[in-house]
Amino acid sequence: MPRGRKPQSPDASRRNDLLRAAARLFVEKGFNATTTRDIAEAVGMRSGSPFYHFRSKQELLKAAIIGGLEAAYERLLAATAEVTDSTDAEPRLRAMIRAHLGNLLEGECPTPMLLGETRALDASDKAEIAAAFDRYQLPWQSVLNDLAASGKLPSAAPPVRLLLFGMLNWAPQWYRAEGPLSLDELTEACLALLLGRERGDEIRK
Amino acid sequence: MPRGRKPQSPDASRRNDLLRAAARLFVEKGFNATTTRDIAEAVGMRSGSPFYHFRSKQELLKAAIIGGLEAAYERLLAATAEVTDSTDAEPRLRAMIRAHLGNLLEGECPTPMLLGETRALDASDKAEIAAAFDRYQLPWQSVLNDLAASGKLPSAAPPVRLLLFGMLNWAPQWYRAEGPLSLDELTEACLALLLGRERGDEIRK
DNA sequence: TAATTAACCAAGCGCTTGCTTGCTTAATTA
DNA sequence: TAATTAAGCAAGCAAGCGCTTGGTTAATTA
Repeated sequence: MPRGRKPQSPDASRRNDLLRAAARLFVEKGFNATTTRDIAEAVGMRSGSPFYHFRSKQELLKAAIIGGLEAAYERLLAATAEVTDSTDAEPRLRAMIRAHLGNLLEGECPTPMLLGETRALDASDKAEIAAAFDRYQLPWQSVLNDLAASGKLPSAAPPVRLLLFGMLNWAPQWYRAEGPLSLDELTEACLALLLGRERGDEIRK
Repeated sequence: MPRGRKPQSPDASRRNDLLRAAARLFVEKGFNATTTRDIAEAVGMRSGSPFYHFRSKQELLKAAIIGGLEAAYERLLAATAEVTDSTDAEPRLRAMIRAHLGNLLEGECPTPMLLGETRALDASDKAEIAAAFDRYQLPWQSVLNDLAASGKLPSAAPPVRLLLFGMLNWAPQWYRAEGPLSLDELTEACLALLLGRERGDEIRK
């Protein structure tokens, strides 16, 4: 257990350790039910040491949410970049849904689940997080617009995007990885519901 | 402020006062962020008095959730009972969605928002609540089955119901009563998304 | 009228919480 | 080699927490 400085300031790895552990615990037990001692213990520190890296527990939450949203955003862009057919918006939406569900349910990045915990933060922090989340929503509105323009979606009004996010973000409440439904199948179920297409057998589980 | 017994045991009104106040505060600030002193003060009691009516804070949460689910269930049934056309499942679904959104967003009964707080309860309490919630879901699965049978819905597999609940239960995260969207319009937007129908102008907000 | 009881209040106990303070150690720099 | 600094530890403080205990009061019952 080296105690001095190892990296002069390369990646601030212990700080990131704290962020990852805090995000995991916050998702698992909620913000208020997670103690700073829990977080410290999760990375092998003593109870007061996290406050060397973060001024307060709230700052830890804020940093975890914003960092997580940025990571999720980049995964989203990476997933759409792999879609070759840019003339059709449907495969792009499929890739985005799949990436989002992956972030939520299998990745290390279930940050949208923490959006409800912003209650614990003050107004300015909330605003900062809302801005980051707005940015995350832009590509979604864009793909919905394309789908509506090509007639595959009856409407791309804002409630559609918000209802879609509801479908997806509520999934952690009920989805179990051990269950009969794979994430690919769930993705297809969402698409079928949105685009009103028949997709019978594969989601009859 | 009478201190003795007033009603011999008619409705246990102070107990209900506590339940209502607790439910409201739990929804507002979350279970852990709500102190038993908050609840006591909300009904004009001193800090220790709620424990005359409830053995623990957890018991308060459990009773609030189960009571709320039962109230929501009866409102759901009452709303469907008013639908005269029983040959078509679509108006029934519309009434259910409207009633559910009313419970969530305008009523005194936003209990589904508390389902996430069951983390704070032990396994047996969780199971009891899950049973009450299962019962709430039965009419939904039934109406979805009818819609699928009449060809209005491509599939009524379980994920469809869960995705629908996600759409609805996520709404408290973003819906504002002061906003441009009425609950009736939101209901139509949900229906349009589910049934894939064109419903252009009215939800373009 | 006397005994009982439902429904509280006043006070506080033991514990946990977020956070602070002062010190220590190992790596870096001069 | 000497000074500096990043990164932590050990200890603990003040506030707040859920909950208990013993008494009090007004309505009910016998």
